[in-house]
Amino acid sequence: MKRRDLCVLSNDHSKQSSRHLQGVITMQYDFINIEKKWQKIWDEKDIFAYEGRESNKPKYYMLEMFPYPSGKLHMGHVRNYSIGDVVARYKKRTGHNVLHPIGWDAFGLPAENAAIENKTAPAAWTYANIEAMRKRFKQLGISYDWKREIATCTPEYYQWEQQFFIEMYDKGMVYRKKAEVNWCNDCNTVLANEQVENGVCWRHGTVVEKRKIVQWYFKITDYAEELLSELDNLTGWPDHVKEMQRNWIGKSTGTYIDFPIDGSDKKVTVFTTRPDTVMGVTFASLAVEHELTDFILEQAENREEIQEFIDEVKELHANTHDDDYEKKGVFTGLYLLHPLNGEKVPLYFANFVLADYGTGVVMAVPAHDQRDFDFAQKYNLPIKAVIKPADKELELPLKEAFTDAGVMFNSGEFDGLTTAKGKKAVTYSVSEKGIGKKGVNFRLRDWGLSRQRYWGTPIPMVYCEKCGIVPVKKEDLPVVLPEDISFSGVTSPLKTLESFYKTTCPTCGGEAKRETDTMDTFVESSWYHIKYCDPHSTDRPFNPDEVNHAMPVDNYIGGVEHAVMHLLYTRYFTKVLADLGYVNFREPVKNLLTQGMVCLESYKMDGGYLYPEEVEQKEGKFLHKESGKEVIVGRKEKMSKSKKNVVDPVTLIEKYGADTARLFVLFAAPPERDLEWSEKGVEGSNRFISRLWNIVVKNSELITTLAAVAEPTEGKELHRKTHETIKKVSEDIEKAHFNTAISAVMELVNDCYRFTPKSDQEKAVLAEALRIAIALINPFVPHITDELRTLCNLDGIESMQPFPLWNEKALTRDEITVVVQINGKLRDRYQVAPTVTREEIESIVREHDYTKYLKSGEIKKVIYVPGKLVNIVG
RNA sequence: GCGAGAGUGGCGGAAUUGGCAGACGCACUGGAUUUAGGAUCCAGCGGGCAACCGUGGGGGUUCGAAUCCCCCCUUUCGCACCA
Repeated sequence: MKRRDLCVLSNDHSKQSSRHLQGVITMQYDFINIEKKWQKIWDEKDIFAYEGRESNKPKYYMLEMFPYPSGKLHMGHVRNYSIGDVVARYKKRTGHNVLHPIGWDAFGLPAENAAIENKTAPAAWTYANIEAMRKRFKQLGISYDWKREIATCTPEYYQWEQQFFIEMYDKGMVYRKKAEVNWCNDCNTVLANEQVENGVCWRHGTVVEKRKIVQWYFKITDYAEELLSELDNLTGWPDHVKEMQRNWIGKSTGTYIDFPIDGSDKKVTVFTTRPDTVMGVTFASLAVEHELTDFILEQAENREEIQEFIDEVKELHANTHDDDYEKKGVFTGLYLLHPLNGEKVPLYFANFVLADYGTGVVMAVPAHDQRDFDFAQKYNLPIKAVIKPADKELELPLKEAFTDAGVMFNSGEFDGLTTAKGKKAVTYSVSEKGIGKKGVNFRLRDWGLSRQRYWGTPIPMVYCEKCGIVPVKKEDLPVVLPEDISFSGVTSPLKTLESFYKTTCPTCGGEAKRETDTMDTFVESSWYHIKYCDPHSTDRPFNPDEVNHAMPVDNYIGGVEHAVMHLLYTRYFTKVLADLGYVNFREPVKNLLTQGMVCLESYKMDGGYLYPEEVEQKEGKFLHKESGKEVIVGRKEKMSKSKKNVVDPVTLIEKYGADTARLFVLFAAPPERDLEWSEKGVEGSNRFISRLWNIVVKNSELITTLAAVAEPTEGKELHRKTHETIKKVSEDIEKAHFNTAISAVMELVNDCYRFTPKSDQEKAVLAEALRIAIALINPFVPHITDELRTLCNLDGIESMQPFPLWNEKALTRDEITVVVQINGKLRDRYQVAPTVTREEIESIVREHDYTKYLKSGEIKKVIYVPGKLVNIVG
């Protein structure tokens, strides 16, 4: 049993084993001190400082999603920030003015929970965590411009958010309403729609309750159209993220049609995406929350039955998150009049009609909508077919709804029109009559941002008995969140802290009460990347010139879990800031990379999870060490505490060094794919670093003294390989193919090992190859490469050197290999001059006897792909 | 159900304007060195004795397909009564 998982090791073990590693593999490679040394130098020389808009270099804004300061670094962080760092360092070395900032998404629930547990103040807890995490980030050697660090929980940050809120309020972009909301009992607060996944809280997995609460809303729906259409221009975003946003926004185009209520001067309006089915309407369905409900109850004969049904549906909506419940309804007692044929259409309450989508009333066409079909069957309502397939008749009676497009029939003047034409014709017809119009509906809802919590940005509003709801005056901002508190209760202390909520009205000066809800933390993360561009302005949110210069973010890296929530909010907020006149761009992120999760298999026994150290492998079986029972090896899943399959990066860094950790997470998988953790793989990465170290140390004299020969006559292959590698690595980093960039450098180093220089020129070629290898791998493993450069007595710091450029001439070959295929199968190869012509190749082909491979015994045709391949057909 | 990805050696993964399948790494095997090896260096490593066969399965286009087209299977993710 040789397997030694990192996570198996306690601290003691890990120290032991690094001693072991230093003593044996890495006698000369003392990563602990080397990494500390260079981190200190980078810090002191401030070499990763962004130069601002005055710089004449092209700007490059490299951003990784900022972390929540939990205090603990996890493997996902290592991956996320290592990816960003390679690009940032590469761009710096290719002559860019790189903005690569970091900060803390510092408001949020965990701080409150910790505070309740430990009876401390959330602020103190948060700042201590930030300290701890900053140390870890520095330990990873990420090239941040630390002077731009921000924490969203400081008034210096959130005051501007309060200012934006007030300006949005003044422009009618924020409003307050009482509505059914998603309530998480673990969060003890409301969640936005985006934060509910399949009926459960995105963070806790607890079932979300429905509650009716007064909340503040951002009118994100005003931007629905732009948020949707602009996706087409985001060519640097992965398609699946754009698709998820499209689905979330959920635009549907259709028609509004008025249906008068029989025997009343009232009417209801329906929204339909299938106006071509309008003549098939046999009833209509109403949401129980509809405004017409009171009117119906007033005059209904079966009032009790209706009330019972309404209660039942409300109960259902509040407590069921399974969408598969039976379609039920009750007759309202009202009839609508069909606007085109005058027929009486019974109006039903139905449990599946959503109050907040469309108009809350649906025209029911049972023949062409499955839900309506089910409903009609249950309540014996007529089913009238009006659309048939283009090429055949419908089989009647229908066994299920025919929902495809087709041709209209049974529809009077519209008969014979296709679905596409019929939609237009019906819409035209109702708008002519003034009883309908074309319209659009979105699935996207307004962003409910109130949180009934303490640790967040106070919403800067005041309630005055005389003047109503009044925004805080801008000159009175910030509304400071009192930090020096500790609490044990569940409710927000703001609600009981008189010194906070008691205030005077900004308008009349009389007694008034502050809003005690705070903002959703997604508000902070919607504009932090903008604040980074000018983090220290105190008289305004930021200098727009700096922001307009640095933005948009050229490359944004983070988890795909934010594809809808954060990335939609931040796009929205950017548009708002543009409309408030703060910035001159409307999309915040040019290129987006969503990185995969870090996964590891888990071990399960008797329904519980086991830590890897509790498991051993014998004869291909996994056994519980203590009991000897067989263990179930789980699927490779995202590392999580609950599955006990977490590897602690700090242990990893202490055992192998930051360079190894970085190299491994970049090498083991392409960034967008899930990464499978492998202790053996880590060792492999560590081995490469040692190999690089050893060969450079061995040849350090040559590297110091021998300048590269531009066009060597000896050692040409290694020279060519060197320049091919520069090209490959440069192109791969640009394409975010970090794993193949690393493998290219590994190849070069392998070639160096195999190369024994026999002349001065060959020595110079080897020296060049090694210098280049150091330079190319530096963005991945910056500490060891900075050390190696110094060790070779070369001037300057490797991390600051211009990235190598390849020499096109060095890539040319004296001889090329042309592959010979016969009927598509590889049979031979020719070594020929690169200038070889088709005629020359054909004559070489005819010099050979390939008859045994030829089906017909003779060459019928020769296909030549210049410089690559010749295929003989015959 | 709808939508978007993915499927390649024992494993992670290369190769995508169609042109040498399996780069690089892990594991494994052999050799060198060593008191020793869980270190290091060198070499081998898809299957098959071979002809040949091989990129989830089946068809197709093509001189040529992992790559393009059609059907199917498996799998991951997102959405899911949105009228």
